[in-house]
Amino acid sequence: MRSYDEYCAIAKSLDVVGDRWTLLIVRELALRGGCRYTDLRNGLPGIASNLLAERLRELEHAGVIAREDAPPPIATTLFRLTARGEQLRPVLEDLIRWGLPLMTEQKPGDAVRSHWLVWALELMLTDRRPDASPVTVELQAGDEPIVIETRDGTIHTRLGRADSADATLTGPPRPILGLLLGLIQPGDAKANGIDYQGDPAILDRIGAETTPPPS
Amino acid sequence: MRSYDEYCAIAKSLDVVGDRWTLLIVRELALRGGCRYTDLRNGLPGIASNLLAERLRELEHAGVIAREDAPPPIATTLFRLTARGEQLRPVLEDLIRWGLPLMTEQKPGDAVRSHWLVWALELMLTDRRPDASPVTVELQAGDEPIVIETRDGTIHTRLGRADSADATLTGPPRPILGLLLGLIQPGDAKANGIDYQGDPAILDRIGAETTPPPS
DNA sequence: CAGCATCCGCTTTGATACTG
DNA sequence: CAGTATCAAAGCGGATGCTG
Repeated sequence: MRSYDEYCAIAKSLDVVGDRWTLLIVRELALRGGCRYTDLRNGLPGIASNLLAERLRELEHAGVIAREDAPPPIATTLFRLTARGEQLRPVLEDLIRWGLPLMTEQKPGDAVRSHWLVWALELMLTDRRPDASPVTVELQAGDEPIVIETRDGTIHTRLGRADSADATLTGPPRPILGLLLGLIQPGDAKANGIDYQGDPAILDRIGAETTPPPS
Repeated sequence: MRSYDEYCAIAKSLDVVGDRWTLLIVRELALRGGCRYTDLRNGLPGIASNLLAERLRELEHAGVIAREDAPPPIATTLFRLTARGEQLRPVLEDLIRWGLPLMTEQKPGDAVRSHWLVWALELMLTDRRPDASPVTVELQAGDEPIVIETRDGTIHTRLGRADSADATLTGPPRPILGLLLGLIQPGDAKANGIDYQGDPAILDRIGAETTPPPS
């Protein structure tokens, strides 16, 4: 990107991460840890190969990411956030919070990756009964299953399957998010294509921290 | 900007504010409140006129800003952040924090506006002796004077002049910032073109919250 | 003067194909 | 797997002109 040529901290930041695709590359590395070129490509549907290569070069030069030769049995290059790159997490978290109300619209062509939803769910959900015994919910909403767990009264989310889920939600991502956010009533869940297995009371316990305004 | 077409809160946010210049327009409105087209133009040196008009249209359509007809004696249009736009402040604050270490380099062609520095100073400075009587420092560093004041143990900054400053710093922006951040020793201030009037002990009292790593 | 719209050359991006 | 190469299309920057 061409520099803004301003002596301003915001402009200087955007000189580094303001390019198209750049923050989404940081997102991928923040969510998934070390990634191969191919992993990044899969997590950034639509990016041109030359652009990905160029952005990675620029980010490395700026000290945001580092290249790393994986240990012998793997024999590939891994891209990883540096300490400086990790410090971009607050920016990404604020963008998630700001973007959540926009998740009520899902365009037909929108790509879906479960790992994009994991961070958002952890930021927005809260355990309304922190002293009760922990619960586990499994979501089947994207390309991979997601687990929501309560631990010490706080919510933790991760990709993967649960050993024993207290509830399982299966369906398209948008209604599932709407149900968890309280925008869809549990009674309307089935009408929105959601299959619910388990104790319905869990939905009351795990809910949105602050109900987002209806746009 | 072309949509990323991803069902991801970060991508949805960037679909709205990821365009070139867009976040800097929000910065101007966040820092200065209601602005005329001409004010925005002055605060965004280098932006093409058609781009500013186009971005303003997009931001209005996205509900981030609103147009407002100023009261009769002024007879002009004011652009203002909506409540939704105000919620972008955390994003801008994180970008300021992340970009601060980059302020150690000031390219020769970099434009300087005092109001860009005001927010950064408020975020990074702290009053190390909150119980002592309040102090006022005036900076003559950019196109407008800046006032730094302690109030109830917290730092407040604003554009303007102080009625009675306990100290006044005059000089180029970068060394002044370096002095306040502790990257330049008070003894080296004069060698960096800084003129200091007042009690030098104030520099010990008002300092950087966390010393940024030397790049 | 404030608030744009138009035109044009240049740069960046997107889509695809190809390579060590 | 991890990129380069190529080229058309879109976006941007700078200048200028128009309208209330």
